[in-house]
Amino acid sequence: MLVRIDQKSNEPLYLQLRSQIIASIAQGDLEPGDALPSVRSLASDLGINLHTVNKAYAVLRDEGYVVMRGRSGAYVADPSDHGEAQAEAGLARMDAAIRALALEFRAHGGSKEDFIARAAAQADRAYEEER
Amino acid sequence: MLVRIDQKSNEPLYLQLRSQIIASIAQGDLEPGDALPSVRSLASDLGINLHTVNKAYAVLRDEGYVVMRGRSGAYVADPSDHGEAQAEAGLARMDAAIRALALEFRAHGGSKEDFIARAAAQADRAYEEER
DNA sequence: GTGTATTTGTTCGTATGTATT
DNA sequence: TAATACATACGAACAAATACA
Repeated sequence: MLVRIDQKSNEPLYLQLRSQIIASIAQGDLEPGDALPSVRSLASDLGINLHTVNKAYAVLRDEGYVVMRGRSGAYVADPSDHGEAQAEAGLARMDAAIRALALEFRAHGGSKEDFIARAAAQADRAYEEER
Repeated sequence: MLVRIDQKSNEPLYLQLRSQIIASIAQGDLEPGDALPSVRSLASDLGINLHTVNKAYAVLRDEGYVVMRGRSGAYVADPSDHGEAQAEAGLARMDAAIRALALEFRAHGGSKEDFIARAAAQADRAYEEER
């Protein structure tokens, strides 16, 4: 699993880790059923504390991306297993985030068409297979 | 200026305030040159501490949305006055945020077309005049 | 089977920074 | 400025599980 974190970023480490794992799932680098590394091994690889990895796993579990099987470890969840309420909450959260970004873009003087084009361009990048 | 904040949200108050002021600028409720309320009056209106409002204003100043004129108060900046480097940094930040959202959407099993449609729908809402 | 060593996630405590009053 | 509450990140120790001679 390809993960790199920036110690001197303002974004919390566990959220960086969360985003990277979600990206790995999105791009097919991690598939449903795959086992995630143990918190200790991943923490060691990244040079961070095991609690930070554990917290990232916990939020991914809360969001339905992974399932924890006790000491057996964490596994990538099947998208069809994402709870209904969970999925809706996630979509609502994403909608709000996109709308906030669009408002920022407009406040900067950008046009609606430019924003949509920009979003489409980033979607293209997000939906590439590998890099 | 129409601003409402949610005391029991997990999002920090000063960031909520920042988003709402950006939204007001985006929707034309606040225009370049307009004076923002004093930190004291706005804090009083919202029932929060003046330091919290002051922090929101400071962030908006750092991002180029408003200019502070000492004791005269805070004023909405002209978009054309946004520094070049500042504007580019903002766009880069927004691109990264949109790409991260697209990756989340993909990890949930959503298609690229659906994501773009969703982004366009939120852009429509962000570019409405008033509500 | 038994005993030991290793690996695992969890619990508790601590230090530091941030948000808010 | 000072005080508070909370969030973030780390370290040490624990108990269940696994591996293996």
